Amino acid sequence: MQECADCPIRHRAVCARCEPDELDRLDSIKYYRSFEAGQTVIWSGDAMDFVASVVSGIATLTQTMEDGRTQMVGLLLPSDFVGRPGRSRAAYDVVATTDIVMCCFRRKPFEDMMVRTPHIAQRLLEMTLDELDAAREWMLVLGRKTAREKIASLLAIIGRRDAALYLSGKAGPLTFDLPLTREAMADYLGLTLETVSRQVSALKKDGVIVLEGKRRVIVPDMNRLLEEAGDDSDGGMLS
Amino acid sequence: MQECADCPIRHRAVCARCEPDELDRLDSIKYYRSFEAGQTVIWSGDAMDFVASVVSGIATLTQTMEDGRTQMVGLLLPSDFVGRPGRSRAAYDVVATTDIVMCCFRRKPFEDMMVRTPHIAQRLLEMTLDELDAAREWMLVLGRKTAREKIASLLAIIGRRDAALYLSGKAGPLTFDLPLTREAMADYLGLTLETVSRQVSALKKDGVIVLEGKRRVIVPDMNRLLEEAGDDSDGGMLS
DNA sequence: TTAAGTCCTTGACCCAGATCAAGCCGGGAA
DNA sequence: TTCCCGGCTTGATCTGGGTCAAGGACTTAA
Repeated sequence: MQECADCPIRHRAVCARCEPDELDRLDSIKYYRSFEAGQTVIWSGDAMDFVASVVSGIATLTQTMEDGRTQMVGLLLPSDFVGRPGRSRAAYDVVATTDIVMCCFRRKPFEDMMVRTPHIAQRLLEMTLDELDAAREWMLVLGRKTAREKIASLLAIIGRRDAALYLSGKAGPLTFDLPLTREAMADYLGLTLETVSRQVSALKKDGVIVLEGKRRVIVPDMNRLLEEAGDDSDGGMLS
Repeated sequence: MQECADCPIRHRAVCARCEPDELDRLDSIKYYRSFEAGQTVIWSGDAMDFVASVVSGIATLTQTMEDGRTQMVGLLLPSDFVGRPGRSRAAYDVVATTDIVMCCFRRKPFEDMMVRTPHIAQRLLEMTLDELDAAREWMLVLGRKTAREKIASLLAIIGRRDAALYLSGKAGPLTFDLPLTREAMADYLGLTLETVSRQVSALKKDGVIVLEGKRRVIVPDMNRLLEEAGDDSDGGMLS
C-alpha cells in the first residue's frame, strides 16, 4: 500500500524513533485496514489479535454499561495507538467516526519485536504517559466542570490540536471542523446531547465562538475560550 | 534504611523485573523519604527532581482549579510510581493521606538508568498501561454513574484491592478499612461530601454494607455490591 | 471536665442538567 | 419536488445532587 518512508504519521506514531533497519522489519509485518465512518472496528470483549496505529481519520474508544449508558474514554487521532501488548481481548469498543485507515501489526510478532527493539517500547511508553495525562485532565472535566465549561474545554482541546497540526503562528482567530456529532460530544463529556446543543448555542450567543453551519467553529479569542473552560489563562504548559 | 531484597514492594514496583545486578545499581541511587498523614509531598507546578515508588501508606494525586474545585486523579498505593521521566515539574498535587514512606531516585540518574535497563522501562510501561485502564474505568464512573453507583464502585474497587492483598479465598464477607475521609471520597467521585455521607448511609440502610464505626466496612455480599455499582456481575476480568 | 477541633450526619431548599416532546434543517433517493 | 431521515435545536417540566445550615461523635489538649 504505502512505504513507511512517506507515511504521514512516520514521526509521531509508535515507530517514530525507529532506525531504518528497525523500520524495515516493522514494514515487513505491517498491513493496512480501512473502515468507513460509523463502522465498529472492534467490540469490547472480542479477541484482538493485532495492535494498530491510526494513519488517517478519527475513531473513538467507548465503554458501555448494560443499560446502554455510554462514556467515551479515548479519542483516537492520526498516530494514536490502539490495543495493548500482552492483552488478547479488547477492553473497549473502537468505532470509526470518520473513514479511517489503520496500520496494523499482528500482536505476537509486534510483541516479539518490542522486546528486541527498545526504540518501540520507549516511544510507546511516552505515548502512554501522554494519554494518561490527557485522561487525568479529562477526569477533572468530567468530575468538576459545569456543562458550559465542559463544552468550552472540548472546543479548546480540539482547537489546540488543530492549531498544532496546521499552524504555528499564535495570533488571529482559530477555525476548525468539529469531528464529532452532538451525541459523540455528549458521550465524551458525560452530558446529554440536548445539553450539548444548548451550551453550544449559548457560547455562540455570547460571542465566545462563531458557527458556520453546524460543524465549522471559529474562535475569535482563544483566551476567552480558555477562561470559559475554567483553565489557567496560560494553559498550564508542562515540559 | 533497608535492603531491596526484603523490600515489601520488591516484586510489584518499577524494579519488579530487575536482575540482582540491576537492583544493585538502583540500590546505590535510591533514598527513602517519609511524610506524615496530611502533608503535601509535592505541589503541582513545582520543580520535581526525583521520581519515586510508594513503599507503604497511601497518597493521592489531585488537580485543583483556581476557584478551589478539586478532583482526585490518582490514588497511590504501595508499589505505585510517582513522577514522570523526562518531566521536570509536577503536574499534580501529591498529598499523603496516611503516613507514607517513599523510595526515591534522583530523576537524571534514573532516566539514564532507564535507557540502559530495558527491564525498568518494560515494567514502567506495564504499570502505566494499568493506570491508564484504571483511569478509563474511572471516567465511566465520573461521567455516567449515579451518586449511589459511584459510592458502590469506589467501595468495590477498594474492597477488591484489599482482597487481592490479604486473602485469596473468594467466599465469605469482605471486611476492610476505608483509607479515605468522606471529603477525599467526594473528590475522588466528583461529588460533595454531604452526598457521599448520604449515599453511604443509604447503602447501609439497604443492607448492602455494614459499618463498624465510620471507617470499617463489611460487605456481606460482593455480588450485591457490584450490582449496585452497575458493573457486570462477573466484574469483566481481562487477561 | 471542659473546651476546641476534626470528621461526619441529617434536614430543608434550590437549581443545573436530565427527560420528554415537538419540530427544524439539509442532503440524498425516487 | 417531494419525501425521508439523521442530526440538531428548542421548549416545558422534573429531579438528583448541590448548597446552606445545624448539630452529633470522637479525640486531643488544657
